[in-house]
Order: sequence, then structure tokens, then C-alpha cells
Amino acid sequence: MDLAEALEKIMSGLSSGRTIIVVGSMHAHYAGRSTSWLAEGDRLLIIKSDKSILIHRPTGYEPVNWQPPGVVINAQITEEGLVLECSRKSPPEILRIVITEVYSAESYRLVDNGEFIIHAREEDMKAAIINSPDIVEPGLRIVETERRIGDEYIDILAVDSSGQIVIIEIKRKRATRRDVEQIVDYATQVEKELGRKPRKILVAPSISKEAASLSMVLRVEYKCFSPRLAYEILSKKKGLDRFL
Amino acid sequence: MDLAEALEKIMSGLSSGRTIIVVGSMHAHYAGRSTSWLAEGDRLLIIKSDKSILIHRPTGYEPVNWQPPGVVINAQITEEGLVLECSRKSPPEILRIVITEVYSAESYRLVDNGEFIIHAREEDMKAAIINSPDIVEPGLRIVETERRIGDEYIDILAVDSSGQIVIIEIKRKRATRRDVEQIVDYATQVEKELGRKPRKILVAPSISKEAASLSMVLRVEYKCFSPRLAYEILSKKKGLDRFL
DNA sequence: GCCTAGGTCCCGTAT
DNA sequence: ATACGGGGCCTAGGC
Repeated sequence: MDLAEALEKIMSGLSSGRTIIVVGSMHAHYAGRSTSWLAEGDRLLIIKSDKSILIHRPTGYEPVNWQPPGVVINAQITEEGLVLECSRKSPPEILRIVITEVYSAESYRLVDNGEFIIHAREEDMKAAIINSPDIVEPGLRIVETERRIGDEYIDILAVDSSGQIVIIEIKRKRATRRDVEQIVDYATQVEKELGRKPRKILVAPSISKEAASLSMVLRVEYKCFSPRLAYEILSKKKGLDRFL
Repeated sequence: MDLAEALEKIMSGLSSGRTIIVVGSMHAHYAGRSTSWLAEGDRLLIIKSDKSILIHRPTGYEPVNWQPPGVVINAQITEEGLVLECSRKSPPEILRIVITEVYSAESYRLVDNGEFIIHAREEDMKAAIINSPDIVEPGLRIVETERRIGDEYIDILAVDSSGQIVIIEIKRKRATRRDVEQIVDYATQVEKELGRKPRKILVAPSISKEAASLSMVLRVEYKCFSPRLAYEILSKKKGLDRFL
């Protein structure tokens, strides 16, 4: 396909809100949050209906260059080739794509209202614990979730059977040294605000060796719990709820 | 295009290491690190030559479902439609895609050896500081970079004009409270290992208000420096080097 | 706009 | 395999 024809496909696709797919040889230059040059090669260029842009190489999960939704696109043919200038104001950045050869250029009116449901996330762990605080510790009572202290958010604030405040930080993956530091920071903020030293419990499916030893020093407790288990508990409960 | 024809395109593309692009209506189920269901809708399916898989909706930067490179793909036609089972062992996960209608299915032999160069990253800031430590502070001498203490890495270890050890942590973006905690942690480790309290300098283009106040408390110093400036300094130096 | 925090983050790198 | 840290991370939510 020649460049003029491809430009026509792109322009009409852009104006009608279609998703555009161009396969061809191109190079690109990005300037903004960083600066990059991509030399000539065969790639897949996707321009979505919300004006998000992706340049994909033939390997790898990630696009090599891109723009998030909402850019302004200027397309024209110059002596260099089919030039697409994709820019936005905030942050100030521009992606300049030069297509020199087009193997295919098509646009599609895609209708996608399909629901997307995802589970076994940190959110499910939180829900399971709120529903059954005993998962963390018998006698625990939930006080507040997503409590904001300063600019920070504490996953769960609770009170234990002896009346002591408990901070709970949930992680869906193995807890790291950083996670331990995070909950200690929260505890410092809570103590400043409420005037009492809280207990600190890190809930995660596992904990790294270094994080475990740091948690000893900083008096952070660890409770094993996984997103998968949380999801199973919630599913069962939901299943039962149907019969109640 | 009918499903059988699309299957044929996919199979031949897979066996010849081509990049496959399917536009059509599909639904998908993922089970592994999390669990998700994507209901029927029009999407773009990409199977790259390294067997990375992407399902893109008509909007948004991110794929809604995906698999990183290296999955095993099983494709067949069932009563549900064209079913692709993409699985891997570690971590154990599977993405099952059911294509019910195909608008387009093509494969391309993409040749991409183009170099990709990126600048104005943290790495450039580090290089500029190593080259001219005065950027951080007059009289500073670099001792070591990427020093490993335990499992952690310290960006730059230096000595100031009075002979005191200095830890430098570089951030390409505005420094946060977490960044301050990180360098304090490094300092603790350094003190344990070397027996002397180091100075702590956070180098970043800016610092959040909360991070600034925390840095006062924890005796972390802040030095303003940006990836863009670092890149400009390095470019000039390189330009000069050509004439020396 | 800033700030926080999650993510099937991905990715490189070192042990 | 685990662990750590960067990324133009992106995205959502709050202020």
C-alpha cells in the first residue's frame, strides 16, 4: 500500500473514531518525560478510538513507544514519509512517528461493552478480612478502612481483644522490606494523631527473609493470607448468601 | 472470515514465527496471579513471534488481558468458537480466549533490528554525577556505585570534603515519602556494615511537601537535579570529547 | 494540579 | 528460583 492511501485510511479512521492498525516499517522519536530514538524497523502501530497510540515491536509485552489516551494527532506526508505527530500538553511530550513503508493499514469500528471482572486482588483480601476479622486474629474488631492520615491511607484500622489499636497493611504478593517500612511509617503517623502506639500487622501470602528480619527489629507482626484464599472465602460466602 | 480459515492463519503464523493480528469478537478467562472474566466484545488480539499475547480493547493504553513472552499456545475450534489456550508453568497461569467472530486475521513476518536509544533516565543522572560530583556538592568524591548491602543497592557511595561517608539516592521524578524512607534504610544498613553514620542526600528534580518535612525529621538532605539537565550535561560533554 | 497506592504490573540484574 | 529497583511505568481515587 502506498503512503498516500495509508494516510487516507488513517485520517478517515481518526475522524470516525475507529481503531486503526498499521503494519509497516517506521522510525520514531519521543521527547517528553524522557527522550528516545527508535531506528527503522517493521512494527505494528495501533491508534485507538480514544487516541491512545502504541508502537509494538515483533517481540515483548510492552510497546516500545506510545502515548496514553488523549493526544492530539497531526498526520501528513513529507519527504521523510508518512509523519504522525502525537502530542499532549500535560505532561508536555511528543511522539513523532515516520512511516516509510506500509504493509497494511486498516481501521475498524469496534464495539466493546463487555464487562470485565477481576478477582484475587488486594481488594478481595481486604473484603475477606472485613467480613471475618478472625482471619487475622481472634477477637479483632474492624474500626475503619482506608483511613487517611496526612496524605497516606491505612488499609485497615482495628482494635484487638485487649483494646489496643491495630494497623493492618495488606499485600497481595510476598511482603518486602519496603512494605515493612511502609507500615512502620503509618504507625508513626497514627501515634502522632491518636497519641497511642498501635500494633502493626502485615498480611501477605509470604514474606521475604530480609523483610522478616526487619519486621522483628521494628516490631511488625506478620500474618499469612493470600488473595486466592480470600477469593475462595468470598465466593463461598456469596454462594451461601444465595440460600439465606 | 470464518473461524476455520482464521485458525489456519494462526497455526501457520505460530509455526513460522510470524506476528499474528486478529480483529474480532471474543471473550476471555484468565486464571493465575489473579482471576478475571472478560465478556464478549470486539477486540484486537496480537500474538507476537516470541509468543507474547495481548488482547486490546478499543480504548486505553493497557491490554485488558495478556500473557508475557514464552507461553505455550494451544489452538482449536470447538462448539464455543476458536479457542486459544495460552499457558505457562511459572507462574502457573492460563489465558483462555474464545473468538466467536473474525473480522480480520493476518500474520506478518516483521524484521526489526532497529536500535532503541533512550535518555534522560535515572542512569543519566547517575552518570552526570559520577562525572561531576560537584553537581551534588563541591568537594565530593565518588567511592562506589551500585554498592550492594544485603539485598539492597545504593546508587552512589561517596565521601565529602570533611571525610564523612555520603549516601546518594537518585530519583528521576519528584521525591516521595517512600524515597526518604528508602535512603534512611540504606543508611541504617551502611552504619551496621561500616560502623559510621553516613550523610544521606536525596537527588531529585523536586520533592513533595510531606517528603520534605519527613526528610527534616530523618536528617535526609535534598539536592535538586533533573534527568533532563543530566542529559544536557552529558550531551555537551560528549560533544566536546569529539574535539579532544 | 498534587499525592498515594495497586498492578496478572513488566523488565533487567545479581545472587 | 528469590530479591531489588526502575519505568516516559499506567490507572484509579482523593483533595
